Amino acid sequence: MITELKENYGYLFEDALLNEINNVGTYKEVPEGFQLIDIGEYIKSMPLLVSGAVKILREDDKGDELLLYFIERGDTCAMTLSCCMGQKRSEIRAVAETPTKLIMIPVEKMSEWMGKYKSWQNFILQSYHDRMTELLEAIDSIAFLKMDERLFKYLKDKAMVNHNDVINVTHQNIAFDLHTSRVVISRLLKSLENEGKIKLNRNNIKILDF
Amino acid sequence: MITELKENYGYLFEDALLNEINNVGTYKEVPEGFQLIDIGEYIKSMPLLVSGAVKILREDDKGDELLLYFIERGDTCAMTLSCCMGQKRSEIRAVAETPTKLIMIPVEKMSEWMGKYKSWQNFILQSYHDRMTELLEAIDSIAFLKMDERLFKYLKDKAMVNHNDVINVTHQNIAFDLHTSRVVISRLLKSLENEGKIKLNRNNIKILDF
DNA sequence: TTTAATATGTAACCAATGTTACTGAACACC
DNA sequence: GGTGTTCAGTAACATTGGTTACATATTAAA
Repeated sequence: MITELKENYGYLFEDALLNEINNVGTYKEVPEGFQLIDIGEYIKSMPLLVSGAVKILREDDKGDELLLYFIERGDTCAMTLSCCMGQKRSEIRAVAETPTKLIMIPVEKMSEWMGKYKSWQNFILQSYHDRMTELLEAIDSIAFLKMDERLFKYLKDKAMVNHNDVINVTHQNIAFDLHTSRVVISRLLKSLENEGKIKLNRNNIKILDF
Repeated sequence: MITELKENYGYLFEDALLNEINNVGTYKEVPEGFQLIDIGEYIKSMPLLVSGAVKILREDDKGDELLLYFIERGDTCAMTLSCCMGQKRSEIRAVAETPTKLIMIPVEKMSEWMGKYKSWQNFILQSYHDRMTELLEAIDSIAFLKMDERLFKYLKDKAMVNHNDVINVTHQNIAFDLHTSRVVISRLLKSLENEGKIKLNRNNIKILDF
């Protein structure tokens, strides 16, 4: 584990902290689609992403979802942070977007290290800031963009975290992430294709115009 | 200042910290409508709310606004926190919703106290968590509610922070906060009135059904 | 009091999105 | 190869919200 740790967090944390993480953290690999955290759950450990990507979702009262943002390597989930602290339940769902490697830290350590390591403190505050910024970006998309713009942005974001300009997804699953219906997505995808921005195939979409 | 300070933050902070705040903080009273922070600004001090309420707004690329949430006494602005830290520009606008009293803390102190006072550290983390929760609530409203539901929720929230079931506002200003048009608001307000939920008057609206 | 500015009401129309229903194509499994 | 299932395309229609235009009411200013 120490190798992955140094590679991804070595520039952030001092050696003493890296060693502590190595001692108390558990290394975990999960497949695409694996649900890491569910809404309403108490959190017992916080994840440090080593590789892959995780998508963070919100749910409405009918159980329909909405994608908030993706987190990638070098990130942690700030939602988890606050859940840990106050023994609160998770407000969001976290699902592996790609096969993902992570290090799980027991929550007690989180606050212990806050006082002990300045670099940990900075990391946590920086994470909060980053997640806040991403929530604002999510709000911008939802409140200010039309569905066709949101869709194209979604496709580009998804291509980005998958490091691939061909994304494997069905129209129905896009509809779930964007909290709309499959028919709407099919319609808008077709018009994006007609504009020459994407190429549609069964179960995959190629982005042409970045 | 020390009186207001103890009254509002005495249960949170130890005496040593209260004294430091008293020494380096500046007490400030601002009228309704006063703009405390603008988008793109660098932040030189962070506000602790003593009384009143502040509304936090986001702006689209056409310059139209969207209300994110209100903050009240005992709160601080977590956006400010992150702006301070990284010397980043503000992502939001903060405007006094009512006449407001606040204590301004120079930003250097913020991170100094993070290491020095555990209670300050907890306060900052708790603030981040609260603001995050409020952003999620904003997303819920925007993404999951129809405009008439958003409007009624807005009216109730506004009545709440003003401690008054009669709110003084024009249809146009509601439209600005909800990022829609005056005509839409007038239409929906009229139907809320017909449902017996509110009573409309020129420049003010009375909430009947809480 | 007259005039101007602001606030609200409302109709008519348009655009965006959501819904229902049905189609055929592609694929998976037997 | 046949059959059932999943996925995508599309038409027709409903609903919500946005836009334009204009009328009237209230308040402020001259």
